[in-house]
Parts: sequence; C-alpha cells; structure tokens
Amino acid sequence: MTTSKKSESMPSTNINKRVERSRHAVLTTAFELLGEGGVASFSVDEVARRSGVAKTTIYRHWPTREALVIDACSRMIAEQETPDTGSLEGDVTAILMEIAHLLPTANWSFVLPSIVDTAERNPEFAEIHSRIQRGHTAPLREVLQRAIGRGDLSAEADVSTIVASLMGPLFYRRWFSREPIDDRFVQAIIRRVLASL
Amino acid sequence: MTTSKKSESMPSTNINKRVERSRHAVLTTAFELLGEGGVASFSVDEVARRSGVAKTTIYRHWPTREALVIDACSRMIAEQETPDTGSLEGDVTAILMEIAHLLPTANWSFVLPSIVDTAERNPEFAEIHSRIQRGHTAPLREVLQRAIGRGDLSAEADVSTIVASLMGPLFYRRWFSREPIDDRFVQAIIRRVLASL
DNA sequence: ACAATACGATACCGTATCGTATCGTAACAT
DNA sequence: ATGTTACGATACGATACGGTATCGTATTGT
Repeated sequence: MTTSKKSESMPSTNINKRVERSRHAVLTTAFELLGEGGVASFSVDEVARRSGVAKTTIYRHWPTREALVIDACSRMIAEQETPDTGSLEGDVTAILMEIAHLLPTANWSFVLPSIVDTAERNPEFAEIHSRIQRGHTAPLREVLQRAIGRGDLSAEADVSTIVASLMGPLFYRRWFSREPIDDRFVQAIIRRVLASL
Repeated sequence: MTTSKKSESMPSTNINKRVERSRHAVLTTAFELLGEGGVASFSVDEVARRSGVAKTTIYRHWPTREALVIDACSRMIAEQETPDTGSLEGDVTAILMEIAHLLPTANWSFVLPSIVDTAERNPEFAEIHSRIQRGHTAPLREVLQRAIGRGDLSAEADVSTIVASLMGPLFYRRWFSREPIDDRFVQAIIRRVLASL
C-alpha cells in the first residue's frame, strides 16, 4: 500500500497548519491569562473566549484544564544567557543585574507566586517549579563552577548556599518585603557574598 | 425608657457567648482550611461543613467570603519574641534558628505563598501581607537597632538590606529551591552577613 | 475532485460556589 | 415567665466552570 509509506515517513511530525495555529493561539492566550490572574483564576472558557479558538478544539488538544495550564507554565522557563566576563564578580554582577531588572517587569514574575503556591500541594506543579528554578539558577551555577575551575573559588565552596545567598535577597524583595530593587542593593548583596568566599 | 439605659451601658461590648463561640469555631476552621488548600480553594460551604456552624450564621458575622478569608489571614501574623542575648550574633542566631525550624512545619508557611500570590493583584491582601511581613521582621529589626545603639553596628548600616540578606536565603530555600534548611546553612548565612558589617 | 480531518457553534449535563430567604428552635437577658 | 436574639436547617437563585456530544463547515493533503 502506498499509505504505509506515507504513514511511516510522516507519522505526526508535520502536523496540519491548522493544528499548529490553534495550539499557538491557545498557548499564547493561556500564558497571557496566567500572568493576569494566576493559576487559580485560569479557566478554559476564558481562553476560548479570548483566543477565538473553540472550547471543543482546546479539549481536542489538551485532555484537561490541568494539562493546558502545565503546558503554558512550561513556556515560562527562562532562557537566560550565561555571561563570560572573565571574572567571577563580573559574571555574577551581569546575571544578578539582569534578574533584578526582570523581576519587576517580566511576565513570569507575576505567575511564579501562583506556581509556588500550587506546587505546595500539587506534585505536578512541584516538578514544573523545579524545572523553572533550575532554569533560573543555571547561569549562576555555571559561572560559579567556572570560577572553581579557574581557582578563583575554593573547590569546597557550597554552590547551593552561595546561590541562595545571592538570589534569596532579590526574590525576598520582589515577593515578600515588596521593596524596590535598585542597583545599589544588588551590588551590596554581591559585594557581601563575594567578600566572604 | 429603661431600654435606653441598657443600650447605653451595653452597646455591643459583652457579646453573647454564642456569638463568641461561633466566631471562634469559624475562624479556627477557616485558618485550618487555608493551610490545606490556600486562598484559592477556600469556600464558605466547606467552612460551614467542617465547623458545624451554619452557613447562614457565618454570613451573619462576615458580609462576604473575602472578609472571612482576610479575617482568618490576619490571625496568621506571627508573634515572635525578641531575644536579648547581649550580642548581635547571639540575637540574630536565635531569631533565624527559630524561623528556620518553623519554616518547614508552621501552618503559616503553607498559607503564605497563597497570600503572596493573591497580594500580587489584590490590594487588600497586599495590606495583610505587609502586616504579616512586618511581624516576621520586627524582632530582627529590633535587635539590629539595639546593636546600633550599643555601637556594635554602624549607624549608617542599611537595616533593610541586612534583613533581606538574612531572611532572603531562608525564604528562598523554603519556597523556591525547596532545599532543606539545616543549622549549618543558617549559620553560614549569619556568618557571611555579620562578617561584612 | 475527493476524502480525511480539524474546526466552530451550540447545546448540554453535572457540580461547586456565593449569597439570600424563610422558618422553626434554642439560648440568653431581665 | 417572657421577649429578644442568635442559631440551624433547608431551600433557593444565579453564576461559573469542567467536560462531552452533536452537527455542519472549512481546510488540508493527495
């Protein structure tokens, strides 16, 4: 049969354009909606209304509301570039400054508390949260490892503790004390941590 | 009229015991429920079911669901005692160790993410969150001010930055990296921060 | 041109929830 | 003892939401 050759060569890789359009429209709207109301107030009906994609179609692509939310959240994993200034202080400064500037504005900073809250009781979201967190700290961990490789940092240094010392104060200001995060604050944190290494 | 005298002497100060019983039963259940499901999944019907207090009665005391949630959240404001060991390091260690031991177990640590998330878009919850936050940091701020008074700490020290440097890493581990918070970690944070003052 | 398939519209069911109304009863004050 | 007040039980209306079923249409690959 000629169909066998077709189904072999194209199992489901090059999906119809319609499918791709629908998926993209829904995911974009879902992500936007998450930023506005968080996970709790997220509803499939609202996504259907805004995106123009029929609710029926949405349920053809995602079996349940949860699946759609999770899919949309997965798009939130930040892809930050890892700087390479040659010095540990330069790298750390570049990374933290970027985060500090992103924290008050980026879309994910409005969704993250919702994910943190949901992850507190939902293992699936705990997994997503873990992936997001790894994405956020990856550059920092890398420059720290590089510094260890160069000998700029003791091999016994506890990378995890250093990451918490650097990221913690920034996150604290964004979501707990709700104070502004200016450059002077970031530099004070960096100086404090690096001086103690 | 004799009633005028009565309504003057007892306007609503000594409320009926029944009222107090109902209020207490509802608030206790509400707080417990918040710990389990957060603000989002909180429902008046469930509070009525668990507490045994009729939904009608609940709505006689709180005009709306929001009011009840807010009232229950207000009970979450921690009343931590301020230690006085004589030294800044002793005081800070006492405070942070208590928080570190509370973070994985205390009821409020399960509700706080929910409040943080809600506060992101709801000014009323932002206000509650602010009060809770002040309660959490009050002892720390006090011992820092005392240290400044003693001359153990420079008067130009930025208390707010120090608080963020101390609390941030703990909160970060509890809700973001989800790593355990052992004593060694807490001591590493304290040592790092105090050494830089 | 034709068949397969994805889509939109609409209606629908079941459930949860907020908040109100009603009415009879129990606790309270005097 | 009596009137006032808070309470419980129940029912109700309105709304929102998750998820399914149906059916006709538009798009797509061949």
